[in-house]
Amino acid sequence: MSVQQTGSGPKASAAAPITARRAATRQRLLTAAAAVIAERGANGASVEAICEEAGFTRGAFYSNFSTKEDLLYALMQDKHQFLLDGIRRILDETAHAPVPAGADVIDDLVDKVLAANPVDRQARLMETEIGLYMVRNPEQAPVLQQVMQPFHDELARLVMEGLARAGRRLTVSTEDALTLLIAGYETGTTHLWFGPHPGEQSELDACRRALTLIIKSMSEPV
Amino acid sequence: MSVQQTGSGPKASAAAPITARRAATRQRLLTAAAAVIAERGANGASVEAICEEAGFTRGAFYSNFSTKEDLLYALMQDKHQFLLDGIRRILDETAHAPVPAGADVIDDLVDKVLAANPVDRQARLMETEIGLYMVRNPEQAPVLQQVMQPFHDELARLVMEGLARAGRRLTVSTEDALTLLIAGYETGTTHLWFGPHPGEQSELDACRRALTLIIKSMSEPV
DNA sequence: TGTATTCGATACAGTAATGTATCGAACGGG
DNA sequence: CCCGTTCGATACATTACTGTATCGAATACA
Repeated sequence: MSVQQTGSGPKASAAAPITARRAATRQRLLTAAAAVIAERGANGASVEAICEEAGFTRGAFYSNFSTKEDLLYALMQDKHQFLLDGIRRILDETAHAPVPAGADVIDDLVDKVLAANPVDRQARLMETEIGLYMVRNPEQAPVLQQVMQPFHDELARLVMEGLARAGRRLTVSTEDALTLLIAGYETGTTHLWFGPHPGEQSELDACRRALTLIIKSMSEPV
Repeated sequence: MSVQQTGSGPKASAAAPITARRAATRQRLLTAAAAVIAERGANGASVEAICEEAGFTRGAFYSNFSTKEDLLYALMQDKHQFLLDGIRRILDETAHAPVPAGADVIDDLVDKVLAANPVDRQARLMETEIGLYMVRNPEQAPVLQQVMQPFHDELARLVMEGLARAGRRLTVSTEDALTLLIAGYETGTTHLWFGPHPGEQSELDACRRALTLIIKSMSEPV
């Protein structure tokens, strides 16, 4: 995952020279936070517990993040970056490659994107937790907006590009399209709350099918 | 809502004679808890805060509940009871009444049930929070099971009865049917996280449409 | 290798929440 | 109206977490 980035939040403190050691510490803290948050919730995850999970003391934490919220935003950005990078890469790789015989372009792209973004119980729980945490602290709505806006914009751009690749165009507003996509993703993955299941593979298939269905029903051939 | 019940959890301590005063206190605590949990999350909702919201001190709390979990289970049961009672009542009332001219039986029932169960931001946030809280404490899975099983059973029974009323029968397993219904409900309501919206009414309509669609697609005329 | 600086550990004070033990007031039965 | 019981308030000890200030070790750079 590892997004190297100076500022931990939207506040982009561009001046800090980052050593490799610091970057590694930061990353270990982020990874640990994801685990602890999934397990205990964003509220229940104390800075203490996150540091323990990462094998540090709180000194390391406060040296890298100003507050827990700061870390949450960093986590979101990390995930967003990873997702966007994955989609971009897939679009690049398939730019001039022919679609596998007999396969639909959309199906193919959805498959690849989902494969590149492993969705597991921990990831899903963490996403929900962070979402709730944000929703619950509306005083930070502007900051959240600053984090989400670029993500939404870029995601929209990539979706459009994917559609163009498939020779399609949206029949609904871009905004609605994103809402639908995200809802589809969440619906298809929330069952993961309840842990790994015998039929898990097929349930991720359900997510895949839901997404392709949504994409096709909100667009039309050019 | 008010479900009067001796035990606060599945542990059914049948021996306590409940005074009206006690029942009222208990109810006020439950109502306050719903509000505080929606606002702060299940973890963030301290016993202290719940009591303050209810206008009591913690003395009242510990006199009525042994622990916060105890209260959470009571809250779930309360909601379940309310939902089931509502459905039962609607089925009873419409038992021999003719369906309004031009209306579908299923549409009619779904409308009535949703109308009887106001779904608002607070309710939805609280449901999510409690769900997460439960999921996160798997050591209590058996207790949760004890609470959920009767609810699922009775809900399934009522759904079957409603279907029979409409001259339909399930084409999927009962278990799958419940999963689909609950997923539909959650999908249709999770947007409420983000607060009241201009289009809120129409979005509850979306929930209604989703539910009728799901019901019809998982059953067939007899 | 020597040295300046960065980074993370440690110690400390302050705050919030928990659960228990006890007390006094409201309430119901007679 | 009175008395015994119930119920909720208060006070206390304890625990967990936070944030800051300081110190020592690891690291980069010459």
